[in-house]
This record gives sequence, C-alpha cells and structure tokens, in this order.
Amino acid sequence: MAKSNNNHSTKERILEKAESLFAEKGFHGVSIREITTAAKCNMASVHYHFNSKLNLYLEVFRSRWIPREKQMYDAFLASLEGEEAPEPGKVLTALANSYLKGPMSDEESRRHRQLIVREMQTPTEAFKLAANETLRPLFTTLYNLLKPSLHNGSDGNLTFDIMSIFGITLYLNYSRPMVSQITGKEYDDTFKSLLIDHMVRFSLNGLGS
Amino acid sequence: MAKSNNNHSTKERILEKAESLFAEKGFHGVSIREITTAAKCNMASVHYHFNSKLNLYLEVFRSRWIPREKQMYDAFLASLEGEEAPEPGKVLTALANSYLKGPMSDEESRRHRQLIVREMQTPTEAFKLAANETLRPLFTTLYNLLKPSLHNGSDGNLTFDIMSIFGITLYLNYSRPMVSQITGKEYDDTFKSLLIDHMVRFSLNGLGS
DNA sequence: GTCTATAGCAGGATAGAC
DNA sequence: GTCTATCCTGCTATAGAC
Repeated sequence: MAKSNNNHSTKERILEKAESLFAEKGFHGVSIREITTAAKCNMASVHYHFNSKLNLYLEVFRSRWIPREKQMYDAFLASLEGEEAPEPGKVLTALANSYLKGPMSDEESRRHRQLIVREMQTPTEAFKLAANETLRPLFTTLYNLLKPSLHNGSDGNLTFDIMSIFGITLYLNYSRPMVSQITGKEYDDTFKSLLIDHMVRFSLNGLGS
Repeated sequence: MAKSNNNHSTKERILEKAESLFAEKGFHGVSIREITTAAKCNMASVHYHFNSKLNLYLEVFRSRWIPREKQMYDAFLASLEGEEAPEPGKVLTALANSYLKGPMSDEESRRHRQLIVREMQTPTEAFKLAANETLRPLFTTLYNLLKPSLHNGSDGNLTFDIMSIFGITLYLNYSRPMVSQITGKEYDDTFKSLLIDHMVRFSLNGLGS
C-alpha cells in the first residue's frame, strides 16, 4: 500500500495537509490543488487514495480526528483513576487538562476543535460519526459523574450545563484573536493556562456546586 | 435607484437571500447563481448592484447585520433604564432578553449568530467591522456594568468571564440539534425560554456573584 | 503508487440589448 | 435597472504512461 521506504507516505501527507487546510478554511474553501501542492504530490493521488474530495474529508475524521478525540477521552478517564464519585472540581480539572492541555501542540488542538465547530455549523456525515463515537460517550460520562453532586436534581438543567461547558471549551479556542481584537490587549505565554484556570472556575461556579 | 413600485427591490431581495444563504452555507458554500435564483432575478444584477460576490457579502454585514446588532444593543441599554449600578442578575437578564428574545424570529436570530460565528472562524474584513462597531462597545459596556459588583477584583478574570458569556450565548444557538443528536431527547416549544433561563443562571453563577 | 495531460463542468464576471 | 448570452478561469475527476 504505502511506499515502504518513506517515513510519511503520500497518503499520510495528504491526510495531514488536508486536515490542516480543512480546519483553517472549511471544505468549500480549499481545493484539491491546494492540498496536493502542500503535500508535495500530484492531484491524481487524492483520487487514487480517497476516490473523491468529500471522501478525503470524511477520512480525515475517521482516521485522525476520532482517534485523537478518543485518546483525550481515555486520558480524561485515566486521570480520574476510576474514582467512584469524584467531586465536580476534580472532574472539570481533569476535563480541562485532558482536552485543553493534553499532548497536542496549540496549533494541533486548535485545528482539532475548528473542525468540529465547522461541523456543528454545517453538519455533514462527519458530524454523525463524531457525535456517535466520541461526543455522546463524553456527554454521558460527564452527566453521570456530575449528577450525584448536584443539590438541584433537575436533569434538564444538567444537560444544558454540560452543553454550556462544551460551548465554553470550544469557544475559548477562538478567544485569543477575539480578546485581542475586542479589548486591545495582547496575551501570549500565559494565555493557555489562564484559559484553563478560567474554564474550570467559571464552569464550576456555573454548575452551582 | 430602486424600482419605486416594488415593496422589495431587487437589491433588497438579493441582500435578504444572500444573508440567509451565507449564514447557512458560508461564503464559499454559496454561488451567485444560487442567490439570484432564490431572489428571482438574474446573475448580472449582483454585479450591477454590488460589483462582486465579496462586496455583496460585506454589504450584508454593513446594511443588515450591524444595524440589527445595534438595535439589540440599544434595546439592552434601554431595558436597564439608565440605572447607575444594576445588579449582575439584572444585567444578564436584560442581556438575554435583548439578544436571545428580541423582535427577531428564531430563524432570523439563528442566522444572525451563524454569520458572526463563521467570521470568528475565518475572519474577513466583515469581522473587523462587526468588532469595532458592535462587539467592542458591548464588551466595554458589560465590563463596566459588571466590574463594580465583583468581590474578586481581577480584571483579567472578568475579561474571560465575559468572553465565556459570549461563548455560551453563541453556542446555544446550535444547541437544539446538538442536544437532540447527543442526548437523544427532543425539545420544542419550551426550548427557547429554557435556554434563556439556563444562560442567565449559569452565567450568573459563573461570575461567582 | 505516482505522474502528466486533459476532459468536462461550474464558478465569477462582463458586454450589450432592451 | 434588468435581462440574455458569453467569456474565462479554476475546479473535480479521469485516462493512461511509467
């Protein structure tokens, strides 16, 4: 299948550049030409390996996005060390560390979340994949972990709470340019850990626990 | 300029359909053909009235998005009735009612927020316009209204808090399909007021006041 | 498995009649 | 101000050599 004497086969290089460009510009904003130029190969390779542009896009999710998201989910579970009923503060800290820190570079994690936000706006088959294989399990786990700690036992509220925590997490992805544009201030080194601290504090307060 | 015997001139019909389609599919996802078919006029009209597709897109912001956002901002200010130091609960309730209820239909307000979220992901000239003319004033106003009530006097925290409130507000726009897809539950009539209640409660808690 | 060459089509933009 | 007709570019996809 892959050329055996290459660290990164053409197929892998295409997937990598495709993910990066789709995240940055969206499906319709990128051409196959652009992808293959970046991947230093010919346009025809995309059709040889993936049949079509749309299928390349879906393959980005299948072979890169979903496995990466599952890794973060596993890291999240692992950092709770199988505790029966961890406190909400511990749950949210574990969540933030696994999903916002994790092993990825800033750029990689930014792209990762850009892809799913684009899918939320204009869902394709990829969103169903992501929802069923990663988002729903995470939601269910969070729901079960947080439910016992709430004095206010309304299920509906907790559902919305978790959606808001998702929202903050995704949205903070875009905060750096926004904060600069809107407040005029500049953030750099400390920005990431500030975001994580904020996310934990705000969400924990938001839950009302 | 406009045909005087028409309630909605061709120019207006183009703007209206363009806004709707750009919101739904993004700039690159829509063709001029699609817009003019929906507006029941010919392709050449776009170039006659707007010179180019990009300029039509920008004009959607200039002549529709920004005035609408300003209306909501004014309604927000009006509902505070010039109080000196309203409590955070009152500020957030006014915010939610002006920005999430307001005079718009559900579909209209959904499109309104879709446009700005797309700009946050892939900013064009339109984002600068929106940031300078509407988002920054709103941010500054909220900052000044909320600052006196906080026991924790850190400026940086309040900046992030407001960004998170923006995030929740924008993200809840997409919640209905998300909640259904992820939880399997269905929401309908009561969904909107549930969202508003949730947004006020969660944000108020999040602020820690 | 990767390349060149090209088919075939859809896109934005323009010219000019009315 | 609105239309028809058309240009031309850039796109996806395919054929076929190596």
